[in-house]
Amino acid sequence: MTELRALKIYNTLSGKKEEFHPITPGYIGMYVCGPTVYSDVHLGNCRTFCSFDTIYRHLLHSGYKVRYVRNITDVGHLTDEGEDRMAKGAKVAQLEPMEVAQRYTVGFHDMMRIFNTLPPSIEPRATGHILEQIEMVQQILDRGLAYLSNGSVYFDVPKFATENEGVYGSVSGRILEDLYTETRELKSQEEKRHPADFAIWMKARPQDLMIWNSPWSIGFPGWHLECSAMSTKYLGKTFDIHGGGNDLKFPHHENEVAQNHGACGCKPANYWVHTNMLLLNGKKMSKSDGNTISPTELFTGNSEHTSKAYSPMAVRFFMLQAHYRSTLDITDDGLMAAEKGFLKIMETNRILQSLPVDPRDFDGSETDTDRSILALIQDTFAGMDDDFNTAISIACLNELGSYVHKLVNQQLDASQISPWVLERMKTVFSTFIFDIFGLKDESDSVQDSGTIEGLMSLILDIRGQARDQKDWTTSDKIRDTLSAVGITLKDGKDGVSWAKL
RNA sequence: GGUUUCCUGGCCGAGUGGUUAGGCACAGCUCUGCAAAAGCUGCUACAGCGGUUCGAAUCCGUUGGAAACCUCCA
Repeated sequence: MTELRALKIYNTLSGKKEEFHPITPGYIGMYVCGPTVYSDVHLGNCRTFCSFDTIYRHLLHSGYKVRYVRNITDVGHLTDEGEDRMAKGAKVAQLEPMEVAQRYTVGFHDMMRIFNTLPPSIEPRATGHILEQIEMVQQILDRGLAYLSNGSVYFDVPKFATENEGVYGSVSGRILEDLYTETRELKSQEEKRHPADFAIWMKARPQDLMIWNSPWSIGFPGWHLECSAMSTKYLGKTFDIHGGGNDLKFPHHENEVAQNHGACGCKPANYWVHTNMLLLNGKKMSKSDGNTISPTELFTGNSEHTSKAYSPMAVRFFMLQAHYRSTLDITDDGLMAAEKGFLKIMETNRILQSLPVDPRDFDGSETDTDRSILALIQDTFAGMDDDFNTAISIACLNELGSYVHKLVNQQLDASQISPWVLERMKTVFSTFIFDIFGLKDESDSVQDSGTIEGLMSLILDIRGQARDQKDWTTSDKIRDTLSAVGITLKDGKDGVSWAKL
């Protein structure tokens, strides 16, 4: 195993960046709350999962063996009307609940693939773990931290808070006393002893479709329970990292901690990582209030919010330019700038990878330029090691890129960069762009196409002849026409190159 | 109402008690048949007001503005 660098992670529990120490050296268990599959994913969901994908990739690249668990919520999520979301979707579409879940699960996976995220190690479904959840309810009951009320089982928050001082509220910072002031009328309020209590098993009503038998009633598990049960099953009672969007801090994550404590007597995760929201028009993007833009609308340009289409990787790069803990406001200008930045860094990488490396003279001696480059490389890693600061690492790559361009333009003598340093630059560049940031070269499919390569070489040959004869009319016509179909020509010192934008 | 966070140059966005973030845009120059690309240079900011400090955009207080959570949400 490679030597592990020091890694800092911002832990919601402490409100600080902490040095990361896994429970088992070299191994990491990470659980991330996945989507509820009752409609198409929106961009906000994508940002969270792209953020955790980058985190996952960086942990992997740092040499850890990571078990990354991300669930699919396909039951138990209540709407405002107290109706199960799967069942609601089903009634509208005249489909079986599991058919709805299946359809949107497939859609979700497609989108994750488009964003080039790595699949998690395990992707458990809530409906596949009903037994585990019933078992956990029983454990909590056995410890006297839940009570039965009219066939439903409620978690006794005040009792738990009293017996485990400082635990309830450790994620969200919420104080139990504040929860008394809640005035909201809930359907099942009268069944609860305290407003902060929450259902871990719900007795079914006649309209509920997704129901299971249990020792207490025919019903279904509470929403918060699935994550507790599945994280325990696959990662153990206490694991390393628990992640999710920061809108899940309360009540979801707070209650999750309570349930795990209630069932096992210990905390579920050492580090809680929360990603911030994607904003549209300065407001949180949200399905329920309609303030959304779908990934597809973005990719096709078919949206009132954008002036053009943006490729998936341009969007991913846009996200990478901001820190995962900051809100990110999606704007046309921002996307446009990101798109250009993305194309430029990919182009820089292509140039860098094509630079010849002198195979001799790998003696390890350093020039001043070498030292500057090596320091930059170190900063690039340091950025990601400091709470996954993608923005810093990108800035460093851009600075490294400047050396590449100077070299190509012969503003920097090739002898100033030792072969082994150039080799290292190549590795670092592609490692970050492809392996850690999860970007891919979207022009690859075009560049690699033999047909187009052949055509282009013919066209450039003809244009070259025209230029030799100073026939600028023909030369410019070719360039302009190609430009119109999205191919840009560059007349460099060493011949003509082209790129599809 | 309660809890928390944020306010950076034309735009997007990092960051730290004293030193250039980076990208995009813009202007000039170099290169070029002209462009493009690339390089160089310029534009150099930290909401307002107080305080702590030798020194604060960075710490504290306060005013103003925004957001998130408190209810399903990534």
